[in-house]
Amino acid sequence: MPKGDFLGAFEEIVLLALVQLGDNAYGMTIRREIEDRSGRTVSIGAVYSTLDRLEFKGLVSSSYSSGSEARRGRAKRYFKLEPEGARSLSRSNEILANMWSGLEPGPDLGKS
Amino acid sequence: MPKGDFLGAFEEIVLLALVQLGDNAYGMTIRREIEDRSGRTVSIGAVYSTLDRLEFKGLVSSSYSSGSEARRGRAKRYFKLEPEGARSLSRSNEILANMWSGLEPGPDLGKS
DNA sequence: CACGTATTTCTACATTGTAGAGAAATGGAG
DNA sequence: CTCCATTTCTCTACAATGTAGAAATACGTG
Repeated sequence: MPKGDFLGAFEEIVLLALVQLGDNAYGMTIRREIEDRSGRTVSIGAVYSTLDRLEFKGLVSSSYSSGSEARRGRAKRYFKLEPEGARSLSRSNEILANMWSGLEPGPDLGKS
Repeated sequence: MPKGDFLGAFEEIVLLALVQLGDNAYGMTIRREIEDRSGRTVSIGAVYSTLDRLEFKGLVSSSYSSGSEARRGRAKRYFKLEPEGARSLSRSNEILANMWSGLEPGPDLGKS
């Protein structure tokens, strides 16, 4: 059996937020997307260190906005899902599905 | 927004293996269940330390087999999902569903 | 050039993930 | 009773991921 590293729980969430945002994915929007969908607060630092690690592992890539955006503030750093990242997501999803297989997701688990 | 700690990726997997096994869930079978369903190897140490932590957090409970089992070896330590654990699982599942919402799980993600 | 604003970077620490060697408990053999 | 094979659990140690927040950076405006 392969070693096949899982994604961490938060890594998966960040990756998915990124996909949802399409080409408007950068630190701030990713943070907000996660907060909206998960219903919990997330610090900006948590988001970036996770993104950095994902980039290091080749699951995402990033580039700074070059275009002429007439606005204040520092340049945005856009993130993009790499093929390897998409594979990780599918695999993760599949494993979870296998683990859940045959169970009801409701609050009535563990009825032996 | 609440702080609402997520389950770790492996914690969730262990919890689910436990549910799948019903009342035959102890270290060795849990390990095997995970290997079978996830397709990767898992060390026995990984399983136990995760179970210990889950027990400490009140998501599972454990007890040693008392019954008269005519067999060799040390007593088995059975694990059981606690209500709190079931809640964690549901919540985890729900968050993931929210994050995936609207996306195709296939290998054709990130097509912006 | 001083200022407010939007966003990122950096640092530090807590929690979770992971492995494997070794200890413990128990029935069977002699 | 003592030794042995077997089964399962315990312990220790370290790597990877999760998490927060303060500080730094860059830009347009007045």
